[in-house]
Amino acid sequence: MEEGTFPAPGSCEGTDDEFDVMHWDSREDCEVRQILDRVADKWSLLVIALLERRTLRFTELKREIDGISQRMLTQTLRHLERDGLVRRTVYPVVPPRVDYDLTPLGASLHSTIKALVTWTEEHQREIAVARNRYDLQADAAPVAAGATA
Amino acid sequence: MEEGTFPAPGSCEGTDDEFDVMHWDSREDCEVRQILDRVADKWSLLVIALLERRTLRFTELKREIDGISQRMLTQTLRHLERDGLVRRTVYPVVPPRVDYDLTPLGASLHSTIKALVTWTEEHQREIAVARNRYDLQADAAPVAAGATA
DNA sequence: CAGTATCCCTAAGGATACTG
DNA sequence: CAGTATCCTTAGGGATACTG
Repeated sequence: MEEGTFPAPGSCEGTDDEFDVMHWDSREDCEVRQILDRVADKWSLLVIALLERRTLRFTELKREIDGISQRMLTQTLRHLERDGLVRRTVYPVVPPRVDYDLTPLGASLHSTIKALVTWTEEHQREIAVARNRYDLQADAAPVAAGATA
Repeated sequence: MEEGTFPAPGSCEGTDDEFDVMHWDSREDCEVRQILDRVADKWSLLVIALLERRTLRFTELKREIDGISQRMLTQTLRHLERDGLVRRTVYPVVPPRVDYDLTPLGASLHSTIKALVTWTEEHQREIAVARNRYDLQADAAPVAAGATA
């Protein structure tokens, strides 16, 4: 086991609700920031997305997620399990069988993540266009850019 | 400039829409995966959140986001600008002034990101509880866990 | 099958110094 | 002020080998 998990919780929940959102940005060690990082993690996103409505075994997840190593998959699953987002069920059979599925908490996160994915899918064209424009003008204009008023 | 930006675009947009979502997970070099990574990035999240409804200057952003280095802030802003999410406005004044704000595209992403942040805020208690439970039982049970049916 | 343990290497990213 | 350039450390994460 490696696992360097935070010894200092550093709570910053009930600071003040003057700003409905936007207060979570200051404290670096803030718990919300930390959870956000975990949840917005590359592999976590994929795992949660895949576990919607279907239970998957370790190998199935590994097969589905192109490019993930078993090391990262294990680590990601452990994190998600620890956070109560994913349930791990071990069957004590002779060829080991372990099932993974979303907890209600994980399922509630899923819709949010799906929204993010959907946004990305819907706007990938625009982003591609923006990138092309940016790259071209950056290439063409080594000096003088922006509001040349 | 460092910037290692992908020479191979690797499109995977119009593959098939049998699965409304859930097809974006396989191709590792998929553009959606790449955009998702950028958008779900730790610092990007914070920058976009902060730029809601207010225009900020470089130093203001740096001050607001605790723990970010100028290197990372610059890099993040450049990426977001390139993706068409953030607009950068340079005023050719003697003490340089550069303003950052969201483009319409960036603004459209903001609501999605806000949803993610809100989810995190709303469920941080549950996650904390889950973590405690996990840590305690993992500590207490070095052997035999899960469905001991 | 479902992991754990090790090794190892790349790249993310902080600190610092310099510039238009 | 708003960066850029350089250095350097750390840790994220792949590859491989071993185990219950």
